[in-house]
Amino acid sequence: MAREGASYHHGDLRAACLQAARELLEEDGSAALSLRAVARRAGVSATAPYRHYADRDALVSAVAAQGYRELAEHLSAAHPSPATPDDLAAVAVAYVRFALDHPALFRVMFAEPCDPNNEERVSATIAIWEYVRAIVHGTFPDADPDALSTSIWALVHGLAFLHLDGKLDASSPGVVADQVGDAVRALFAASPAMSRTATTPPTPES
Amino acid sequence: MAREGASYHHGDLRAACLQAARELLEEDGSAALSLRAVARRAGVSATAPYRHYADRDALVSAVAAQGYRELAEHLSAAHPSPATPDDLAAVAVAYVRFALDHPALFRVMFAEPCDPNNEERVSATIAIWEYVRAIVHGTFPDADPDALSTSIWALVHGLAFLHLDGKLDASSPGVVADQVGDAVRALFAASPAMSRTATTPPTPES
DNA sequence: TGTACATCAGTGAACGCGCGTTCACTGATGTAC
DNA sequence: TGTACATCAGTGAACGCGCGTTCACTGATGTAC
Repeated sequence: MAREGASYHHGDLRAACLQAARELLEEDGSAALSLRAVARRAGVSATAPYRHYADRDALVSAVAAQGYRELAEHLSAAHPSPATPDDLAAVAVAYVRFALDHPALFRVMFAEPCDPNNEERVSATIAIWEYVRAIVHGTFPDADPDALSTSIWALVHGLAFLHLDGKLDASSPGVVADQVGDAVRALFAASPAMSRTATTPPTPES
Repeated sequence: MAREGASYHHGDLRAACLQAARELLEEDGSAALSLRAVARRAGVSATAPYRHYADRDALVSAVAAQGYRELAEHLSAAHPSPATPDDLAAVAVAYVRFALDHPALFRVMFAEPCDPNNEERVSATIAIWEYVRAIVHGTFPDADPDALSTSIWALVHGLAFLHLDGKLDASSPGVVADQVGDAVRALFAASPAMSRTATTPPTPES
């Protein structure tokens, strides 16, 4: 067992619980996360986690917060500093990929009724939002950053969930990447219009 | 008690369970739906529902399927036959409104790992998808209906979830409607491009 | 119309389960002198 | 360096809970003659 940063008996049970929770989520995404299962997986008595987490909710929030941080890293890895619509599309694809690669974690992050007061969780969410806003603004400096960020985040988030729920074809990474890329690029094609006060959509009469 | 279509003892326990489940979801969205709680609410013994549902999963699927049908009705009500981008935007707003008005039901419909083999559930999902596709095609006959439908559904679905999770300002119906309307209209502004084989997004150099 | 029977919706006791959480404890680690 | 003590991470028994599901049953409803 790694002993880096070991403190008392276990070494670092706080981190070990997080790790165990993650493993359980990766293995059986359909089961709810239970404190006892996490303790069992960490090789520790059922009550040991209470030394590090006030209750089950605190553990779940910590898992979610870690998920947000990893998602942020994953997006950065897809493109360190997006500057073109294609760069942004790559980041969008990475977002959906993350959801499909960690479906149970993603559900914990977004689909569970959450404790809105958990600081770690809230700040991790805000960080993601700021990040999206920043790269959108960097790519489309003339657009209203809030409006465009909202649209792109929602679009990508929706694609992630619909793929996750089997409502769209997610049979291969390539198919998913194409769908996401197309949808995002279509949205960007309209982005300059978002900086104007009145949007006049073309009305194709058939 | 209504007696329409009454069969044996209870009258129509199948429907009463559905009704009870719905009430529980509206009252406490954070708790998981349990068969026993549904039976209790329906005023019937814990095992009575087994006469009408094979197991808990069957009940949950039935609830989800009913949700899909109600969502479809709600969308139709927002605009019976959308023909312009603004009409479509109104339908989009109705979608998000439905999610916010029935958060727990919406989560059961979309955010729970679901049984992909439940026929009622699957066909209700397909019906929604066909509906979206049809109204999109009716409004934008020149666009690729699959691509545009996917984008709009994802965008709207994402907006619904982000609002539901408190990631966007959902403080008043008006604010939500504006956000949704703006995002959707922005997407539509680009829609004719989707029928072309190659999309060349404008690249604003700052 | 009246009786005998079959059907089957709903009952209630019981099962075994895993859960979150409490509590008094034990024993390893760290600290003061 | 060695001993005495304080700290506190982890233990294990115990609690009460609600859950899904089974089973043999009962009793109301519907049907055949």
